[in-house]
Amino acid sequence: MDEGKVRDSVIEAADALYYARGIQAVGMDALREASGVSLKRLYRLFPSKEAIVLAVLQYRHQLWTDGVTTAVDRAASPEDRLLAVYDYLADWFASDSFRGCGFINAFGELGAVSPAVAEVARLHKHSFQEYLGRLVADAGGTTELAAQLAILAEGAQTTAAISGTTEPARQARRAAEILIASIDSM
Amino acid sequence: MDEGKVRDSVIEAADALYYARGIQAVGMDALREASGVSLKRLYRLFPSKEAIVLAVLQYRHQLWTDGVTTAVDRAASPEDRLLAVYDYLADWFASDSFRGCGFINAFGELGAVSPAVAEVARLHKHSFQEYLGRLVADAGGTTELAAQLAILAEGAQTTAAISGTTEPARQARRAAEILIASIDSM
DNA sequence: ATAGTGTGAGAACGAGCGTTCTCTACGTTT
DNA sequence: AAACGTAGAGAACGCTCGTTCTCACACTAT
Repeated sequence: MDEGKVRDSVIEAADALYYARGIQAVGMDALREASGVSLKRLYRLFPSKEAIVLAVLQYRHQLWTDGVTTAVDRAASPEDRLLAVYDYLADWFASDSFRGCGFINAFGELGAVSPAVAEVARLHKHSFQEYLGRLVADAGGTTELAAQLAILAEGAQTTAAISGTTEPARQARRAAEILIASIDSM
Repeated sequence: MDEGKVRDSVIEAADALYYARGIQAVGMDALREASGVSLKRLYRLFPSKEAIVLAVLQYRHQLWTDGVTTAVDRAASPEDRLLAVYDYLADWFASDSFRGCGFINAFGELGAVSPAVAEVARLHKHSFQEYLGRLVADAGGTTELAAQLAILAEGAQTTAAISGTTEPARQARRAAEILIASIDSM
């Protein structure tokens, strides 16, 4: 089979396992069984487990970015585009595989021990903040508002993950509405 | 030496190691070396590593609760008491050992594999939300506002940890000010 | 048809984990 | 002084991890 397709299917299988159980809890043998790719081939596709972890994080970054941008692009006004982020979160939280932000989880698990993982998490969050910054600018808001909306999104993710409820998405959304509305009184 | 004191010193040593490096990255041998307590005695004090982890999380919960309440109790007005939470976060973020919320980190690392760890994290966050609920009630706010202030605090912690900056504490504080001010227009 | 190349399955390896056991040495008791 | 109980140091155990190696087998090229 085509190398690239096999590689992608390995990444998808690894992503599902790592996200569901934690990275260190999933051994290479479990990944071999889930992906149907022999250990030999796994190590021809990737030099090490850490390389797989990084590839999975890149894949997850792409999934997140695509999901958020398509949700945002369905909304018309600058304000609704900002709030669409929280609607996307609500949908995500409701999926039964939801277990928090994969980057926060990976950072908590490996950030102290793997500088590469810490850096990828940093870049992921930074890219989200930059994206929010553009949306906020379109709505006439400041960089500070963008940072605050990002903090609300982060907090909603961890709160939803740990509490096991979806409500934080809507609470964050309504908080965002208030912050956005306060643009005009500035 | 007194059993209880040894136990406490083990918990303190374990807390420092687990928080700095991650739980799974710290073996029992590293804990023996750091605490100066023999493996035999460690296993007389605790039945397993997981028991140590849970004891550490309880200890950290107490540290957090004490820190927040003393910071809050220094403030006078109900609004200032709410905002004191974010000042406490700012101080915490500035400490050079800061590496995010230990409960979020533990949840990301072990939540999927250890129901006990997941439950302790849930209880910790729930207790903070209840505490905030009481402070918000004193300020005339709703349960929803308490949840939103909690989300801001959670988001500030993860954002500060991953970005390595302290700014999220102040951004969350200013967002909290706006949300609190909007009580009056309700 | 046959020599050669590459594959997959899984055994093997060394390291490190959590946990237990051995053994030595010391303190206490009679 | 002698017998005993206890403690500490760390070796040992069984397991699992990430990674590599073996080996039988299929496919290709001449």
